[in-house]
Amino acid sequence: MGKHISIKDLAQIANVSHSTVSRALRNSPLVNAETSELIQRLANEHGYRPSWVGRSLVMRETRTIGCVVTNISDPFVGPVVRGVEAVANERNYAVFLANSNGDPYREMEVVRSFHERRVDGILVAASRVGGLYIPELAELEVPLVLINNQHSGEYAYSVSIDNPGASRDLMNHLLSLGHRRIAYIGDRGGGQSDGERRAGYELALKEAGIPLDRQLIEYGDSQPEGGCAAIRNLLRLRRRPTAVFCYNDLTALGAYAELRAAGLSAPGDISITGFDDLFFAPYLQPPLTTVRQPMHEMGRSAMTLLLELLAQNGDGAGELERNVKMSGELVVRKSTAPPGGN
Amino acid sequence: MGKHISIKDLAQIANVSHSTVSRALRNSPLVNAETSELIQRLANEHGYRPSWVGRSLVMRETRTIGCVVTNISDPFVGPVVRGVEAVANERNYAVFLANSNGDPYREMEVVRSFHERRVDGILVAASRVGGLYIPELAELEVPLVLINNQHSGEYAYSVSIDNPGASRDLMNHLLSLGHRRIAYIGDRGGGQSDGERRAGYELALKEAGIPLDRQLIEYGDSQPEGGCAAIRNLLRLRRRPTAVFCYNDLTALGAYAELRAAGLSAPGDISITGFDDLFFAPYLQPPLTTVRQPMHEMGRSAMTLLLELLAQNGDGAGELERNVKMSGELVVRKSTAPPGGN
DNA sequence: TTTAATGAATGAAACGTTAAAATCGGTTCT
DNA sequence: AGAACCGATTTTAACGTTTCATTCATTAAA
Repeated sequence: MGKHISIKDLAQIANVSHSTVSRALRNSPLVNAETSELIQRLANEHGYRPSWVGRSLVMRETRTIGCVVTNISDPFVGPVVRGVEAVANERNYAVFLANSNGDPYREMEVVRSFHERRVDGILVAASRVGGLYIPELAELEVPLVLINNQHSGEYAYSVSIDNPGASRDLMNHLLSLGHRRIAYIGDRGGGQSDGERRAGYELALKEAGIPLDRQLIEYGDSQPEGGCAAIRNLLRLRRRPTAVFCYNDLTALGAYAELRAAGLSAPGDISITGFDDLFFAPYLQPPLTTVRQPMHEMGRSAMTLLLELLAQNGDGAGELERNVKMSGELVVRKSTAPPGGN
Repeated sequence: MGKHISIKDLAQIANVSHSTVSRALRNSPLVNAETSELIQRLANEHGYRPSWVGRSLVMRETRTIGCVVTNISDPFVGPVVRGVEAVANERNYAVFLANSNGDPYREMEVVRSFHERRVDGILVAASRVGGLYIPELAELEVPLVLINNQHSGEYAYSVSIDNPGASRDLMNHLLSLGHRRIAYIGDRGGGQSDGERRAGYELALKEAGIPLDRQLIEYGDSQPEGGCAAIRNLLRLRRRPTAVFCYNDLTALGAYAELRAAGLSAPGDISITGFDDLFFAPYLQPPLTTVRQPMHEMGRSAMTLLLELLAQNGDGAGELERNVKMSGELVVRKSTAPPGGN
């Protein structure tokens, strides 16, 4: 902020009061047509741009929202934020972005910083905030929407994917191919998504009458690295799994590499599935069978929900859907095949 | 923005004037220790958070910067923004993020919107702004740093990668392996990076005494799709290239897939190189030889440069490096080998 | 002619903050 | 006794807006 021309400067130039300028610029009918035109022309000539900081103070809204993500360089997060930004932009909201790096403490710091900036609303992707922070969040009185929140809880609005359903679809696909020894590689970082996906995995096994084998459950870190390490353990088993359900595509990416390193390949030796359908999934060798998450759409929905929350402001009884569930779509590619198909 | 407790409310509660509160909160020595303590306690109890919008107005700085990117879901962009945000955060700046979608008009719209928000500085990644907008940018008087700007020009500060150098390193690697028919798949979207990489390609050929073969130059869109289409053309050639220099890793990703579709593989039939060293490069089959761009570091540098610009504010003659060049690092993996090595 | 109503513009207050200037009772110096 | 200074605080103004209340001509109605 430096030298910007203000409404008062314009007023002086046009020889009217600053309130007349204010009205003229917003096309108020309370100002004479000619005067209005003159002022508008002057404003253009001098490159006047209204200051949102001045405006915010009196209007009591900043037309700004804050968006907290774990890590913007995560290929899952990018598209979500893009969806958020798209809607925000359509409605003339500006978006503050901050990374929490998966640290709940940092996450709250960011939220506090957004609060100081007086954002109109806050969006949190993959929130780690546990019960600890809920009281503080509540007293903030800022509309809050969680995207794929990692702790279930009814204290806020949320948009998330139907993990149990998608998980079951994936398992049914594997089971119908004839797999009986199916492993699960989860995300150590935990969170709700892992819990739900694993629950779906276990439920599907149960329904198929297959006893749960503890040895077939490994944990990674939702990054390729973790996938490598996890599948390495699985390959050491005397009775190897014939299929591996990976927590997400990144885990699967690591699994792919490790599989090759062991001289094996998918789906011939082992079927592999991912979750997310990140951009690279169709280009892998073999193209990855996975569950498509409508990431962009999730971002859009979350922002739309937030806007609705903003609109119904004090009116309270708007009756908005508190927990929007979106469904994932099973995308069958070439990384899954009947067992022993080599 | 709704019901927030203000400095005046606190003043009333503590029975002092609002300016005393203001001072107390900033630990000014001009206020009595006990009073100060009392006020701080009260502030905490009531969850007081200073308003940056009020503060900005009088301080004439918002401690906010705007960051324009082409597309936040691009895996190259994420890490850059992450670097930006990391530094911003360390210094207590908040970051506005917006996507330009590669549209120069939209890019200027975003810049204007940032200007209305009175950001202290602006960062633009992969800027498309041509000569058309320079005058407007200049009169904005907001410090501006470009990251990998697509049009050369001296009107602003910039941080970018040493494309010619990296390009040459890559070519020398290929040449030293014995390749003589090397193709180039560029980025149709053009821009400076493509120009520089291609120039490096041509120069290396020239230095090696290899005549340029027009047929070996194809263009994609910097996405996997484009890589597919481009390499398809190359594979149709009666005399195929023995190596392909792809504009970036995404292009190489597409090339990989198409190569396999044709029943060929790298590096046996054709060596493939990428550029960027995106997260998936080491996990591909074969692991991709590429040039590592220090994306995170570029983001950090750009933000640091912007902060320096902000610090020297009016003082003018600070003599800062206007165009920071960072060098890429050749990362040799398994996608390159001597020709005919199959 | 006085009173009302209308159109167009101005003045003032408010939003939350900082900071310069002013106040004020109490020393201390000269 | 008066000036000068002290620490602690208050008053006031400013930042860029919006908006409510006011003013001031004109014109229309009584």
